[in-house]
Amino acid sequence: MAESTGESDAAMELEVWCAGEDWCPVTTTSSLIGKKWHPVIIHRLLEHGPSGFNELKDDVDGISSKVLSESLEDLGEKQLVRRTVVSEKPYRVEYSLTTHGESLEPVIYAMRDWGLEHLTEPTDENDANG
Amino acid sequence: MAESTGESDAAMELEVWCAGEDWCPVTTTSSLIGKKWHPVIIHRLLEHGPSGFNELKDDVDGISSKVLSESLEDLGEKQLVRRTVVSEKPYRVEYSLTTHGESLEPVIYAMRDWGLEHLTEPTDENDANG
DNA sequence: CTGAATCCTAAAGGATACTG
DNA sequence: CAGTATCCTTTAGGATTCAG
Repeated sequence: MAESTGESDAAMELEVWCAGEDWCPVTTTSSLIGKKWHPVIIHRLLEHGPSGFNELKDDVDGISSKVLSESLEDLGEKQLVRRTVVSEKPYRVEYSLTTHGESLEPVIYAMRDWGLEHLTEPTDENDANG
Repeated sequence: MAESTGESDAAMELEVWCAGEDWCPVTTTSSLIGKKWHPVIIHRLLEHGPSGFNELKDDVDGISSKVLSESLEDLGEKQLVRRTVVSEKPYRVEYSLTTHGESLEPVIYAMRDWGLEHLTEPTDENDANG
């Protein structure tokens, strides 16, 4: 517990992975954020700032607590998200982006912008296919 | 066969998905390209232009033919990649980005740039933790 | 060359219930 | 509020083989 209290995230090296021999920044970046919920979680933390667990769960519509918990743990290991206990009684926790996490802003916003430009929001009126 | 010859990809709507009620461009974008190999494949097609199957397989270091084949099929269904038979004898195929696929350039390059800036290429010399 | 078929394992994700 | 634990299903991914 209290695994986050001592880190200086800005200076830490991130874990990297790459298939094969060639080092590839695209591959490694996508190995960090290429999970189903990671981009959304980061996006919500970018938009709403530090959030509690259920607050985040509410923002990330559709995620289960188990998956959110695992995702946050993974993002924590990758040093993109920090967990802080802000109050013991009542027990309150805050998730926020590390410096590395914040630096993903251009990536996340590029995804958002692309989505806004190229994807059409499905509407109830046009889901009938005729 | 020749399933690609009639499409006008620029005008087509892309399939979208979003968990829960809220429409979210980040979620849907990541549902399109948030597979392990999709960003790399798109990146290679951006960099090298139209490529044959094995050419691409060679560029995407570490991928198996099965996974590459499935990824390309998926990217094709999502209308990001186009498949063209350029020669019947000898049999030659070319994969290239559709207009939608090309439009992902900012996203892919954002990922690449982030990787270049924030990830350190692992070297054989420094893997000892001293 | 292009890629489909098969088999297999590991990982991701979801529903639900329960705990401090 | 903030999660864990359990169970289960689906999917992704990898190795290998085979075929047009």
